Amino acid sequence: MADTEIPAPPWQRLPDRGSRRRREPISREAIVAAAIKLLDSEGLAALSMRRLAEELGTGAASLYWHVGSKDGLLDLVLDQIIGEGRIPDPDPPRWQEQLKEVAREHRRVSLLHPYVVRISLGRIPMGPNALRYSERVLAILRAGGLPPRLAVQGYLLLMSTVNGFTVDETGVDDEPAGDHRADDAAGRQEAANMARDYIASLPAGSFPTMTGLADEFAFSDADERFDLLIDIFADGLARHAQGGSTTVRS
Amino acid sequence: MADTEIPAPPWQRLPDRGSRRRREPISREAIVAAAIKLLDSEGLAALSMRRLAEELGTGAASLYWHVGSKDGLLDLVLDQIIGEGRIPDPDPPRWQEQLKEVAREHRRVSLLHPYVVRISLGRIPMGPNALRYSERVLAILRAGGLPPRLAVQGYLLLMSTVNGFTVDETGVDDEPAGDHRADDAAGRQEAANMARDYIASLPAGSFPTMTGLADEFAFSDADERFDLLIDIFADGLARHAQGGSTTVRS
DNA sequence: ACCTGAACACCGTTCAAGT
DNA sequence: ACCTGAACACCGTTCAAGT
Repeated sequence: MADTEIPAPPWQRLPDRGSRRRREPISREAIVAAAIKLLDSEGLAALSMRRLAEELGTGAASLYWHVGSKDGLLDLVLDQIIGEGRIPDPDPPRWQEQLKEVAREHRRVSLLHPYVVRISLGRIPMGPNALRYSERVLAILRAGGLPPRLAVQGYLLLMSTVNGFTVDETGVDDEPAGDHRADDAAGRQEAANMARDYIASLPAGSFPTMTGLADEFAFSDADERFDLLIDIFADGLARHAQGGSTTVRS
Repeated sequence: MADTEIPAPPWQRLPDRGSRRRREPISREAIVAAAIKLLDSEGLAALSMRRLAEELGTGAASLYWHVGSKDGLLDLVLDQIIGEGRIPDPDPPRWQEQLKEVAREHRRVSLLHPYVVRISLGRIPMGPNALRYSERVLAILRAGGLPPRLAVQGYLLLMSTVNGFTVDETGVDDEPAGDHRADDAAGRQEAANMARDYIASLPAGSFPTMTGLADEFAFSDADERFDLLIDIFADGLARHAQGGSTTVRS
């Protein structure tokens, strides 16, 4: 949590100021906490500097002294949420299973804060929590025997792959996280049904494959699809690790 | 190109109007073309309804009659660009290689219009070009022998995986596409070098793995990483297709 | 059937001025 | 060292009114 011993990377969009203790109203920490609270409850579109300031009982201009810009604030928000992820200690023979655990944990946190994937797009997370996170994931891959380059590339690819998945999963709705899983699942199923009906209604002459597969588009179990994804990824990476980049016979 | 025979999906954010032929100033097609031109030359941030209208010699309000909303416009832009992708006819024994070709082509188009990945986030592409695209990709997977569900799931996962990769690749800079590949590559390498130096400077006691891998972070050949990704993905999917979801021995 | 100007309700950020 | 009000230069969208 304490970012005292790690110097900020040179490209961080933050003003660096000395101390920051103060009585109550605002501090960098309080601003980040309020931003996350607002994001969790009202979604990404609700976060504006003006609205956030209002929530804190100040004017928008006051925030700029602490966080530099909205972009700088989002850097801090992202790092804070990355800090929620729990990564196990390396257990070498189980490295593939642990890699899947990392992926599942990443997805879990992303679904808890559905806006976070979109914040992370185009941002290279290099805050203190992100660094600790990377350290622990890379330790698992190295312990599993992956050579240096493959460990780093595999790590980067795992993150982008999981993000690519969750961005679709959280994509359409900009609503807050909420415990209304039922609503969400129902709405998702309804959308899938609409897609199926629409696909089924296409002219079969031009869309023979699609119309034949229409029913499969109604089946949209994200959990199952995610399991498939990390199976594919972990298997593929492990095969690569043993030099087996051979094409599987068909 | 002609979207006449395919009815629009019910959730499309567009006003449906009768004919649209007119002399010159604006039409749906002209608006979309102007939007893509603006996006290509000045990037996603430059596209506003007001700015686009100015480019077309009208006021912003005039655009709304044709495209309904900015969101509707982005739907059209996305479908137009998806239409640029070329998908080969199925060649069953080569399905894995063809799958990789699809991935490479998708990435190629995405890099040609670096903003398009971010437009596609949270959007389920269901325009006429997207449908034709899906039809052709799914035909390849079915011809390769994948069962219906695995074909659909594999297709969806491939798209999200490639998008996850390219969103990182195009992420930080919101600049236009441009032929200044050299600049881009140079800037990218410089950023990678900064990351390496920063990582190398971390306390080795807390970051033993990261500091040891610092040099690998400077190596950021996106092409090589992408090839690794689609190898992993295609291999993993093929193994799954033959029921081989077994964990690779370590 | 199409286009328009003007307005509504917002944005992020800056900056001189305060304490 | 921190906070403020007011301003600058923007947004997407609506709507009554025009032709």
